[in-house]
Amino acid sequence: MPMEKTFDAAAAEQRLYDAWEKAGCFTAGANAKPGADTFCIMIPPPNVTGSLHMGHAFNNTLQDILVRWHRMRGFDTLWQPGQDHAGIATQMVVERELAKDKSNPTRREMGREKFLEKVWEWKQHSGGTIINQLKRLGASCDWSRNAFTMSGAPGAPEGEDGNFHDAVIRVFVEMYNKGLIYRGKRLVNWDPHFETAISDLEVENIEVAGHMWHFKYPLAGGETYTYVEKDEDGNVILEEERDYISIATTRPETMLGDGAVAVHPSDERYAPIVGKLCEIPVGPKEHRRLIPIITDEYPDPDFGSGAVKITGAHDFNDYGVALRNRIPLYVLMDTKGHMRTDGKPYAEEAALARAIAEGHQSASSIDTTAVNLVPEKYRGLDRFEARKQVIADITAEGLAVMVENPKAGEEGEPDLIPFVENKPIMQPFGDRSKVVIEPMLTDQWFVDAEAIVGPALDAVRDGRTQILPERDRKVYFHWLENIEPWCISRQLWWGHQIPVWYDEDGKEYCAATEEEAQAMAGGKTLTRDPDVLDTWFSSGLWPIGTLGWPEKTPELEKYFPTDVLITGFDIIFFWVARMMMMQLAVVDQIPFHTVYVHALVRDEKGKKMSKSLGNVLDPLELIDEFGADAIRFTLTAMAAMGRDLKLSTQRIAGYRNFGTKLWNAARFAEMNGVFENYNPDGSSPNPSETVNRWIVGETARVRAEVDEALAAYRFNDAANALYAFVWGKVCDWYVEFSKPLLMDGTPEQQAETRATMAWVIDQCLILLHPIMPYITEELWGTLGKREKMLVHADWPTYGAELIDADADREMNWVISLIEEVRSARAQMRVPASAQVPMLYTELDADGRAAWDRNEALIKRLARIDSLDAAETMPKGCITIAVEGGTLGLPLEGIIDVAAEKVRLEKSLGKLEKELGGLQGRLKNPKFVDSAPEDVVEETRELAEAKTEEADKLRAALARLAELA
RNA sequence: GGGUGAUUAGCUCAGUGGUAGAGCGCUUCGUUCACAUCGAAGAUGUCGGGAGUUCGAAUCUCUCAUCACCCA
Repeated sequence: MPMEKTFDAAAAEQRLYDAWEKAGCFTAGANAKPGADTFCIMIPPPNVTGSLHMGHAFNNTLQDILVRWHRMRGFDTLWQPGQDHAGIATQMVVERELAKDKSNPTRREMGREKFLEKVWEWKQHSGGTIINQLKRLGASCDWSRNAFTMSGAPGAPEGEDGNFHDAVIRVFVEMYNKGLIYRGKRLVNWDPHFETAISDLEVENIEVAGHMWHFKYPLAGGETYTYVEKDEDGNVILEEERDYISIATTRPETMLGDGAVAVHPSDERYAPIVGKLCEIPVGPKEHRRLIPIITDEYPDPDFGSGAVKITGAHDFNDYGVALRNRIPLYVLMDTKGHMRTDGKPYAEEAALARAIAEGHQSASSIDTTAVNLVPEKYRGLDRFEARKQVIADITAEGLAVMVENPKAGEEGEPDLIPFVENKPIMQPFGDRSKVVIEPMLTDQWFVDAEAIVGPALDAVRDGRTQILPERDRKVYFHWLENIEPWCISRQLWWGHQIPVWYDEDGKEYCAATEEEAQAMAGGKTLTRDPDVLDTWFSSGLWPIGTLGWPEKTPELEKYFPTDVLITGFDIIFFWVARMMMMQLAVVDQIPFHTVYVHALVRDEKGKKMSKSLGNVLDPLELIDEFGADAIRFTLTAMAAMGRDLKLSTQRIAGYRNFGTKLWNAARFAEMNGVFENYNPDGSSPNPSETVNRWIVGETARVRAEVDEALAAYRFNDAANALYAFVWGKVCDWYVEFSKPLLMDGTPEQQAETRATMAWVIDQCLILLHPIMPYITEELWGTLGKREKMLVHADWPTYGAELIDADADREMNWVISLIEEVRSARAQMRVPASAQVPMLYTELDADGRAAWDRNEALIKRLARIDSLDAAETMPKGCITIAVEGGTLGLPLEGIIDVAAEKVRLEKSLGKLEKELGGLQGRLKNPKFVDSAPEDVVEETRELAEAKTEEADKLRAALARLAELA
């Protein structure tokens, strides 16, 4: 049965993947040679809630290429797959599922234990989506080892057992005991939607249209001072008596929690009032709070009024100022971002705050964060509603800074209006919840990252771990050198619960189990810390955790440290840096020797793909349309290190066509009996026909190129080298060259050519397999009987010894002759179907020999019917100048002499331009003296060849002129 | 504000000091037995601007411009 004209990816992919899996082709160590080195890649675990997007497709294609390449080379290979439990995302998904049915209890109504049961149910039912999608892509992971960052957690159902929970808890306890983990009240990013702390990496700072309000903070006791403003040259431009200090803010609702007003120590404008008290212009008049005017380096004198209100509990910069200057921290909001309703009446709380401000009460003796300074009228309001009311109240009282109304004079317009600047401000948003993040003072657990960062920095500095592209080292260094304490607690339920218990007195007991904690606590009643650990804390242990640590498993022994990590640039901080720190802190070894950081896949216009823009290309849809191989090849060919990919379907179609081209070359071979009686023994052919010798050498070249490219993680170079070889060499030339031999050759020539072509096509399949696994495996199986599937075929090692320089030279001569003839014919409008005679006036021995050996294929491809010697070229002849010869197509009557003249002049013009450059260099003594010898020699040879060719063209032109 | 990168054919991009390239698109021609998801031929470049180093610069240095991303 003849082969189909195209590869039916949709029909074959599933079948082939199943066959690989069924045969255990992907299991750790499959196809390993005895005593082989190991090669291990850890998949960056996708979220359990995730589904395959282009970034995954790209990332996993690159991993699969490396893995398949090493497996075929006989390494003991493991590609370790798994998923991340994704705390917030998963909890969000399950809560949303529950909410779909109104009769369901909410998470809180359900309670922690019940809810977690629901999460596990969801995980078992829907958590495998991305795994199946990765399989469609062709990812050759060892799925039997699929890992999960929550495996083995209490309450995990059957089938979810494993060591990960133990590993996480053990690391926490060890780090706690070493003092590397501590609990403390710190300002953290708080997500009011999910009511949990999040890390600063989970915050997106987005520029939004905002406002800057300007308010007057009256000086206490009606004091006044002379406010003087000067220009750059020191000339006074404004001088007035003031009884207030002007403050600009983008968040007026936080004024209620101000602890001070700060100015820069060098700011002369406010020097007279530093140390005095001023009044916060909001809240019941009888309880106006007084706060001190202090100096600090933080305020920028040139920004706004130069004076900054300090709200230590609700702003990161202010927090620093407050700590430096012992300014009390007043918390204004609850976990939902509403103004607090707890605590004592405002009058009492304000009195306490006033006592602190006036120095009658020590701030350190009480917990100021418990003091609720929200006046009754604002209590319970949403933070944004509170803002509106605060602004209205201050303005009504006349304490807003006023400016001239541009519309003054118009009907109903006042002369002055409050000074409100419209300006873009950077606002923090939760990357999951999309709500405005609130800096909040809360009790959280932290890793003392600074204490463990050293080894992670050293490992990259001294090259034990290499980051590619190299410039991303800087990103890594910059982040680690400025590392902040890592907040690892989350106020969620889905995750590893923190293994710390408290007794009635609040004393902490950190232990792996409740029994151990209980033993430590004696008979006291313990309650466990309700918080869970940041997901990245557990995924930070991914390399050792997936291999079975803390057990000393054979896999851990064998595959750790792993080899390469392939990941997106966006999680260098999230994950790469943390894995480096954690592995070095826990087992004192680097987790991998190479980190390949890749860029983003964008749409064809260069926009980031996003659901809201609607420009998302779904890899699964693309696989349906073009086949997985085409997607993979496209991503690979575009994977220039460190550059974003702009993906267009047109490009994918092009590489789908490339697959078809390969398919049809194989089909040609099959139709010509190339694979009949084909019994490869693993050796390379040693044919005698020049054409065959030539293609064997070209194959050896591309094999070396591919290996070199992959070894250097230059995936695009590997893909492009293969594309150029398979299409440009094998299909365009070799298949055509083979036709006369296969069809009209002697039995020996036929046999040799069949054997060579079978070998060449096999090499194409082998070399392409890591990038295009499906079509190559299908052809491998279709073309011949095989001992092993292609996925386990031996990767070749042959090299330059297969290159025959004479065959190379000869075939390149033949190719250029054919190209010259074709070009001349096309330009002179010789009908493509016309068989024409050819003459030569000179042809050296090499040329003569080349012609003789390749006559049949030259005639066929250039559509020539004879070659004869001539004394001179006849009238009306197209001249073909090649190395070592002048040939011509006598076409009197068919061609136009004038057109031939134009054609020759054009070629000559091009040649002369090139010659000008070459000879200019050669005439320059400095070039000859200082350039490397081989460069000079090369230039000289090139100049000679070009001169020779130009002479031939000139001679031809002269003849044309005589005739005319 | 700090950092990083980009600027090469109409488009998307390779190209680490020695003859400016690929794919797509475009034009013309072509159904001869692998392939029209094809073949043949062709056109298109002040390599962002300027200066410098060098025998020689798309490539190294400086500078300017524009754009992008990351961090504050």
